Amino acid sequence: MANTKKRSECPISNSLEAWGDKWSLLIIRDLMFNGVCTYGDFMKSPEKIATNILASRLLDLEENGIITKEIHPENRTKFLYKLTEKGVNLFPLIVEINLWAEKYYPVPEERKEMLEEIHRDKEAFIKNGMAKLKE
Amino acid sequence: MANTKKRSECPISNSLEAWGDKWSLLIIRDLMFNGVCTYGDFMKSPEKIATNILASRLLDLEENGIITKEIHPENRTKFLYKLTEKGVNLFPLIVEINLWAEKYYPVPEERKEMLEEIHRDKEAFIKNGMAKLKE
DNA sequence: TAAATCACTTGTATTTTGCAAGTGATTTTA
DNA sequence: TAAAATCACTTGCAAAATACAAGTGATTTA
Repeated sequence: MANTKKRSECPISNSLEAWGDKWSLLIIRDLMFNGVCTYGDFMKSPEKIATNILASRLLDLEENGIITKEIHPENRTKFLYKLTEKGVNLFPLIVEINLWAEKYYPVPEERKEMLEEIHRDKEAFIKNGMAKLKE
Repeated sequence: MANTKKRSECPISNSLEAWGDKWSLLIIRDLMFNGVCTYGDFMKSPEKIATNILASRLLDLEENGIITKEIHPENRTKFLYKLTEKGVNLFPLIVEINLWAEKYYPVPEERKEMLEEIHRDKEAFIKNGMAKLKE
């Protein structure tokens, strides 16, 4: 994925080359909404990503400037993955996915409050959410 | 892709099962912005999708209720693919992809006007764009 | 009636994914 | 201080998905 050359000049196509596969977007979701930021935590997500795929996707996302990897301040055997600004800028997109999904799939209990908040004031939710991630 | 079972209850994961692969989103892009609606037209897109993959993705999207297939009114050898309401509702999402991409990739000449329009009044652009597609 | 158009399908090689079992660096436990 | 545990991966292999090239069969135009 990381070494695929541009298929076209289309902005959508180029974006999809960077993060447009299932696993990448689930990793981004975990970083954005679930406070997940270590390899072991990603592995615990319910979708059960394979270890080699996770390693490969983390590397791709890092090479594409969407996440960074640094040593965990509390445990030198762990690494801390974080969204870059480029990654955080995907926030509005992920919000739209949630809004679309709300129409066609049951909303799990733990996401209901978030969706209510979005409906109350989408702009504010996005602004605050992104600000928090950029801290 | 069509026959994959739910990996989890997550709205994002479920959405990605329906349209979250590169080719599906490029097909949706063509239907939304490029006035492309026949098999032969999809084949002409610059990303060069393979014929069997195109056939398989069109079927998946149809099974997922995102597009419909009908006989072309002017030529009975052709079929006309259209976005359903469910498909049209992906419009805001695709707009966000364009906005993100604008930050990180060069914008092709033919997309510049659209982006200007979005920046002038995003809500209006989305509302009008969706209304046109639902006609 | 023959050639062209259109939307696919089929066959096969290549690539990617998924699964299970390591590995090696640190870190805690005995 | 040696042994076990934790953590982030890598490796090997089978299965699935993709890419490419070459059909096929139903209309439709010449």
